[in-house]
Amino acid sequence: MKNGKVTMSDVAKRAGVDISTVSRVLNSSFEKHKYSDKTVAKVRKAVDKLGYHPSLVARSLRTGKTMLLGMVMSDIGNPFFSEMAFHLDGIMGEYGYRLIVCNTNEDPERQEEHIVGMLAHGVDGLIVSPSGKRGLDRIENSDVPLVVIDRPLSNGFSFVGLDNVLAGKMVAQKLKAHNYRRIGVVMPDSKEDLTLQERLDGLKTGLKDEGCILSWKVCIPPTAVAGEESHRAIVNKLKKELDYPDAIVGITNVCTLNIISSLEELDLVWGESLGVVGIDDFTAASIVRPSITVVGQPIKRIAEESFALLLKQIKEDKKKLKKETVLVEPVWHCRKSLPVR
Amino acid sequence: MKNGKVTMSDVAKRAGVDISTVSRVLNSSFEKHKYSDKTVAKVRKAVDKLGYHPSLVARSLRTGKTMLLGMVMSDIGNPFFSEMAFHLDGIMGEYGYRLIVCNTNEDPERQEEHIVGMLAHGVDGLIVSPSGKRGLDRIENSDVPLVVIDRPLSNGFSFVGLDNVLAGKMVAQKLKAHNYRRIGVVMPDSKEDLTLQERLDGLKTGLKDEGCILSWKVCIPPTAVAGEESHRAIVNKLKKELDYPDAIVGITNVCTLNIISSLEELDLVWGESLGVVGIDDFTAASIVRPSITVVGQPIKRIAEESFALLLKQIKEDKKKLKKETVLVEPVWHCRKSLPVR
DNA sequence: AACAAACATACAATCGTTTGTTTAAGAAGC
DNA sequence: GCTTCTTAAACAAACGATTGTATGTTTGTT
Repeated sequence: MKNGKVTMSDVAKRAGVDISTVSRVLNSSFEKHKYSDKTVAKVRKAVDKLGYHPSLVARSLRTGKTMLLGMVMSDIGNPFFSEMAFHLDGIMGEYGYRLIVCNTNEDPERQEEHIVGMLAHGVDGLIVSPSGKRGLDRIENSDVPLVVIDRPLSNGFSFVGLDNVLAGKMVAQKLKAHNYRRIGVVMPDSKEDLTLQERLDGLKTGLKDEGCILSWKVCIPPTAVAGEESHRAIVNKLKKELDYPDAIVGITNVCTLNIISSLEELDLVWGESLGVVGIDDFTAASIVRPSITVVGQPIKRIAEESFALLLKQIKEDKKKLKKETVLVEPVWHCRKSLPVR
Repeated sequence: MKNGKVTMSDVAKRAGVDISTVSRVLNSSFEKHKYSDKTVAKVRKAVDKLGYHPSLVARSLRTGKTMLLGMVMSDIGNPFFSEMAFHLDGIMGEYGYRLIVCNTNEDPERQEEHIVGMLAHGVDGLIVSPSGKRGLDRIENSDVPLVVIDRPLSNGFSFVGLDNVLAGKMVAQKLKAHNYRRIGVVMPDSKEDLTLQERLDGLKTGLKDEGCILSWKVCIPPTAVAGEESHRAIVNKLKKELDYPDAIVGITNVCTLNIISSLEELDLVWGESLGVVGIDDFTAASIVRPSITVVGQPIKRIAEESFALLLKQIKEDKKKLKKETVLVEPVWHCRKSLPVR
């Protein structure tokens, strides 16, 4: 009561009842314990008068549930993740959960630290977009539910993410439909990230099915941001080619970004002399002129599915539930860079 | 021990010492209590063997500190806020604090709900970018430290944000320095937001001091996104003017965005036929061609100052500390839209 | 050898809830 | 009128840590 904090026993005292009575009235747990209307009223009044709010810390200690869900993300600055956080916050709020976030900045060590920290804080579940495997085992050993997003891990954690093979295929189909035949592709040079391979595989088989030709492929450094070196590689490739392809595909948003800055340098206007299409959306895509057509991730759905998986694990309690993988369908953002020819 | 959770008393049991011994060894609180090396070693070993991590929930209950800091933001999708979260997460992490975020989506009701929720969760401090005043009084009544960011509130909360008058002045000075004389300005039509008035005032006095002329002013609807109506207003204004101004100033990023889409429609190339400069940075500014010169907010500094203020309040405990206002200096992002003429 | 001072550790209360188990009345049955 | 149910409310034990105080051992001093 002093120090600004009103506790349950203050309420009990003022209402002239026992603290357990207050608790049960407030939680409406009347199954085994009925209370007279008079008592209930007394309690309610005392609560209002004192402006009582239960301490979630104490409740958590007693119940073992904190109603906190943790999100460990690899790059909080990336719009994909902030949008993800936006949707998650909205959805889980309806269920009374609150979101704790942290940012690993792609650093596996920080990832582990953060995971340990979140577990110590007693989160009821974790959503992780992993930068490597470090720390994930900690979650597995605890029995805190976990859903991995964005990048699948070879270990069998529950996962929600894009159907990358399908994304590649969709690009191939769209290219064909819009009458592009000779296709160039730019992709990051990373063996580890199977996501990329899947996209490429989908694209390749798709192109073959559609009777298109993969004219060339350029690999660029697997950095998170567009860079001079990548840029150079693409320009060189284009200069060396005798004739340009009909269209260029960016396997990731960074690739696509590099493509457009290269074309700018060569004074080629995408959407006119040649088409450009990317996998994964990015802010600039709708801003540059002409705007860039991409297949993107349905972020809201990913958020919904992740939360649903998490909630199921929380409710069914044990992680005896077998791990589930949810692949979501990519969505087209049709803009100006891939007109019908 | 069962149920996967290892508690302090498990450690004590295994080490054959009292639980208080474990606590003090782990917290290195040796001022009043010295322990033999042997005991310390025993404890450490037991901790390692069992993989013990203290329950922050229990600790919070006992100590009254959760080591959680809450950030209530008006729009998590806005890069300003996600960058803010990024820096905050980084800084406070070094001090052992963890970040809880929530998103009000500019809805005062959700703001109040979230504030109540965060207080119930026992956060040690709050950083709020307010959408109205609702709920702020709750914080004031509790004795949880509060720092308001982004938009100052007439109530005297501690505040960190941009020096808007200075921002206006800086724009005026730059315009003069680059030889622009006749200036048009676009600003949102909102009486409430004093931020905007300050910017305009700074600009006006600055222009006067520099001997420039405020040629015209257009007010657009105060929406959060660029829109058709705003766009139209600007186009009309420009068409009606007999001769164009030397440069146009966007008072907010949304204004600037509207300016460039209007100019696009009129087939005017900014940075050539006329200059464009904005207050507040935005993603597109560096992406459109020519890129847009703006004075922006030093987000990292805002994060640092907010945390510093919060920490000071937390340490000096009482909110008896008088409220402080920190105005940070805007920073130039000089790009291509305002070349020297 | 006696006595205090310093050291090493244990005991026990507490933080604010939830929740299983009593207790104290009234009401009902005979 | 006495036992037996209900019903309404109180009692008390957790949850897992921190921390003030008490206790039992050494060590040092004379």
